[in-house]
Amino acid sequence: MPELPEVETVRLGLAPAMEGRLIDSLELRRPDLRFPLPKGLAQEAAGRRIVALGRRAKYLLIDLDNGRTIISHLGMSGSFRIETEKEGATPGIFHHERSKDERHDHVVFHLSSAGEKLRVIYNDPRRFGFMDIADRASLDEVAFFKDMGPEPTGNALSSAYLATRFRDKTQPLKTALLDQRLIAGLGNIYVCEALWRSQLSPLRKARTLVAKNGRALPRLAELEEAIRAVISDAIAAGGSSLRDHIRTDGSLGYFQHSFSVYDREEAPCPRQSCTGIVRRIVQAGRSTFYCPVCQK
DNA sequence: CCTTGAACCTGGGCGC
DNA sequence: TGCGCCCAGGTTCAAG
Repeated sequence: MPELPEVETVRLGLAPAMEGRLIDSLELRRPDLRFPLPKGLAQEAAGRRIVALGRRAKYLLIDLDNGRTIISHLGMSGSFRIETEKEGATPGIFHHERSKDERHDHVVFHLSSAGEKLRVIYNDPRRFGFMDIADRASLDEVAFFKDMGPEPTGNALSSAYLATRFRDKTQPLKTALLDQRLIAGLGNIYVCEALWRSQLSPLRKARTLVAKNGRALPRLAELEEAIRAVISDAIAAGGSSLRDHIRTDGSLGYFQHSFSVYDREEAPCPRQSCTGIVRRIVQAGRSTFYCPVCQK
């Protein structure tokens, strides 16, 4: 479920296992994910120390001690899990539950710290994910990030900013908000949820939230607040579910969330005293869930 | 520029 | 038990 909040939760879960550790080796079990893995990635990572884990939108950033950063995107089905050496067991035997299909373990970070070894494994059945490596100092110029919009919870997102971007847009709100060049990190679920929270129809044209003089209308300010709230609530929920998930199977990337409209076709609208029924429509090839009664 | 649709992959769920 | 079909959290490219 990797939209921004899920990637942030993955980052928080991986940080204690990865930060400060030495990469003994990076094992690439196939030459490509969605794209070919960069030539020399394994050689470049081996022997480096991980200094920090970061995130930009839905991208996980693994900072190495040589000024390089491994860029990892989980696509639709990517996840990480951590395997530790079992206490008192034969060295080299790693404890984990075999809940993931190991055919799809594509990249393995072999890590160590003070003799203690562990593995961080990237699993991705659909292989829509990808990895790359770039200079940390010029990350903003790499193709992935070059035209990317602001983070949905950061200071750069404001109703004034959205007004400038929505002003001439005839696109429906749903597709506009999925555009990573406008806001980076929203995906199908949280766009549906933010529109429901702000009682805006996903079909409404983006420019109808901007006044003739180019200023944000009040409803655009409400949308901006809803986006912020939906994302920060989801990050908080991910953080609270993290402990349980690590304890059960060591995997990071999929979490239980409950949504107001997403994947709730035919359910009653959860808004107090709203009589609507959640509908599913298709916009730009993606499912949109919304309440036709309270979202206008 | 704008928009939609297909493509990339595998797996799960459902109807028959 | 199996087969065929539809669907899925993202991104990118081609075509209209």
